[in-house]
Amino acid sequence: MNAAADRLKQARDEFVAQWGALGTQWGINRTMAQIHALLMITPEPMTTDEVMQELEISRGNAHSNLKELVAWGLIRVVVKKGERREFFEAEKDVWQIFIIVARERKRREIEPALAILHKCAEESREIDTPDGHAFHKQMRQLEEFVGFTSKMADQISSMKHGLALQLAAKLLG
Amino acid sequence: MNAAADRLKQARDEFVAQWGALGTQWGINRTMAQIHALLMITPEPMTTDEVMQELEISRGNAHSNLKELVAWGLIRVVVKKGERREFFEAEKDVWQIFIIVARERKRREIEPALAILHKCAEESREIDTPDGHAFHKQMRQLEEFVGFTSKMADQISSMKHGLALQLAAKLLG
DNA sequence: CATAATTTTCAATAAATACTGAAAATTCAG
DNA sequence: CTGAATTTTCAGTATTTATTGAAAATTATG
Repeated sequence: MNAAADRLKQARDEFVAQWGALGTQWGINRTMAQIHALLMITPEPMTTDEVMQELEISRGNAHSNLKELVAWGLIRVVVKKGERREFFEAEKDVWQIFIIVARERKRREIEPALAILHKCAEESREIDTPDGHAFHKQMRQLEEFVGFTSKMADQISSMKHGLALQLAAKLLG
Repeated sequence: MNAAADRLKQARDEFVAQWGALGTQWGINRTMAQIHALLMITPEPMTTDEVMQELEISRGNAHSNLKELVAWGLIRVVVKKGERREFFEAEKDVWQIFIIVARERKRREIEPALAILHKCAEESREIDTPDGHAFHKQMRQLEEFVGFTSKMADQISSMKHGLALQLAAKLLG
């Protein structure tokens, strides 16, 4: 009987493929999302070669995306004794994954926006015309709001899963 | 004296250019982000030709990105009496902008993920092997968490600015 | 209606991004 | 040290995404 094994393989393959397709929407490349998906559903750490084989991708591609995922903190390198090769395993805790993604997005999307808004608000501070005032005000409003969002993200990211859950329950209740 | 006007022009141009560069990170194209930035800081509604001229882009490009922004709800068409051309103006309220972006992201990023997770969880429900159980559990956990996030996003999006502010204050306090 | 203004479409092209594969560099074991 | 295993780099290529510009379609005006 290998019906069960076959069905499982099919379900796993589908998850990896679809998650990869989604990655595009998320602003990360397909391969990175696929590798992440693959490692999330693989109990044992995998080698670069295993990843290459499973996803049918080149060594260079596997390598660079594995490194990128390590840089994000979504996967880690595992060294096995008696093994020279590096193994990779995914962070599997959903709250942890959420925090990592939230932090990275904040760093890449919110912080640069805040910097621009702050600079433009500063540069227009003393332009003493009606248009100048309007522009300055608009920049200030945006800066204030984005700064607020940034602080919120930090706050939530620093929560323990349980605490976040409590807050959420209250919000949804 | 036009020093003030010059400084303002420079600040505005910088904002548009930088916001456009940021757009790339946000998963929207540069032009769309630039047009949005331009309209956010322009008090009077603008025509397609004015946008083309200001950003030095083609008609086709201006047209399709204006339509896309209208579809998002970030800008609206304004008709002026005695004018045949369409004018466009941006939503300027920051909370409103936030909600629109949040909704769109939920629709494009969270909902498809949820659908995949649900499907994979279903398909693995009855695979009666240890590996099958592990996969199913992983899918269930992810589905639950993403579903949760989805509900939270709805909840926050439906809040009035003031209420959201209160919540945030409590969180940050 | 005719026609001029305006909007919309879309094939061709350009630009940005991702991937391959092989060579170079590094690491480790004997 | 030597050489095999492994990791890293990167020039070339492929793929995807964005933009142009001109033609077609639509819409308002006299």
